[in-house]
Amino acid sequence: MQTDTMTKPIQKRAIATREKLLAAAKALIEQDSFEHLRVEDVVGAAGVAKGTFFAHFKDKDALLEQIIGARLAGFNEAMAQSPVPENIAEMIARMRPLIAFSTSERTVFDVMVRHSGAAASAEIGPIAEQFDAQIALYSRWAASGPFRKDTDPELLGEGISAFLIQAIALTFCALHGQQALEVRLAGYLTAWLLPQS
Amino acid sequence: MQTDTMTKPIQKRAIATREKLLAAAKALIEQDSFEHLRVEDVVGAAGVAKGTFFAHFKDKDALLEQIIGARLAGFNEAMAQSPVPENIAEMIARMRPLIAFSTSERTVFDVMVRHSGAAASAEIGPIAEQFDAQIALYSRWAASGPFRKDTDPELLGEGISAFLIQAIALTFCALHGQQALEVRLAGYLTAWLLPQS
DNA sequence: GAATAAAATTGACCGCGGTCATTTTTTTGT
DNA sequence: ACAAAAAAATGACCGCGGTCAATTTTATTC
Repeated sequence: MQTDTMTKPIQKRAIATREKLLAAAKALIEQDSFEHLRVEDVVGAAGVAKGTFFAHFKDKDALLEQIIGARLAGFNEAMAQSPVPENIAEMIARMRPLIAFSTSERTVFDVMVRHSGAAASAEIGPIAEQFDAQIALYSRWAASGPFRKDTDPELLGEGISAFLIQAIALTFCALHGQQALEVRLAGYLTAWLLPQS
Repeated sequence: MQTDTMTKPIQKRAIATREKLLAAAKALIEQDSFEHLRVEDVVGAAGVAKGTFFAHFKDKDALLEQIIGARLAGFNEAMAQSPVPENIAEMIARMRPLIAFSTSERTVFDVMVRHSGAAASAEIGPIAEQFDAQIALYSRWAASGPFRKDTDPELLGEGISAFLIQAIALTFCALHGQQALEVRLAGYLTAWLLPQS
């Protein structure tokens, strides 16, 4: 029928509008929070009609996915550029910004888990993409350093991700704070990554 | 001020209404699905006004939490009564009904993760309660059988839970089916529970 | 058993996400 | 340069979760 790149012509006006919506949303989130973000406020700040929003984003979640995915990409890049951790404490130190963001708001974490698995192979979302990138990075970390060598690094990477999510999820339990999170995560990763004694 | 049991008198009419709401909701879910459940349909089937619903349940999620929590309790009981698994294949076989339910609908899984961490220690919800019970059960499983002895069983139990959630989450990725889930979970649990070779 | 207080129920109403037929703007063909 | 087609934007409208002042039912007191 048609090639991939010519499926639908897009006018520059449209991408400008999309940028306005994203910028307005980011500003509102910075002023207040993800939780209190309203589509009506976004379109108001962007100076467009409500219907326009949904011509650019399938739903409100799709907007949040873009914004949160971009943030995750930033953390991933920083982690990828910092030196490979030589022990578990260093590993957790590298993750600290990511953890801080993930625990900053319940809404953020909810959106993240909701989109962590890809919807489909062809149409993989930005958050799922960053989760994949994270696992690849963790796999590289696990493959070097003083960690166990009896298991496929890819599998170890997936495990690190699973434990990170588990530790974060328990944070939203009123009892456990950020301090407890790192201690807990250290316990998981020690048992998961270190050779058995 | 007052004892725990006398904080507020409850009439039997009220608990009857609550039962009607729960029964109506369960029937509607059985006929259709969790996803399509509407509060208006529930109150219609129960023969009460909309406001009554929210006098009995904080929000729609609270109703789902009750129903899903009860289902989880059933699975937990069955698992607790069946013999302790002697290897990972048996362990996964024990989990099969729980897995089937958790993957039956996206909505079910979403509600589960959303409530898996307790909201507060005093006011622990039914789903969080069942997660705790599950982890306790997994800990007992991990403590016996051919599994690693170098790590606190409680920690191993938490890990089993984390891997189960991770495996289920990846199921909702279009590519991976139920078959792939069990294979994936077996890989996680082998690396997590077995002594390193 | 009438009066009073408390508990339970009611339904009109609101907030907000999402839809869609219609209108406005841009591109394309000749 | 004009007309026809495609793309983008519009805003009235809907669905559904959730609220609350008002009403009805039940328990209590004399």
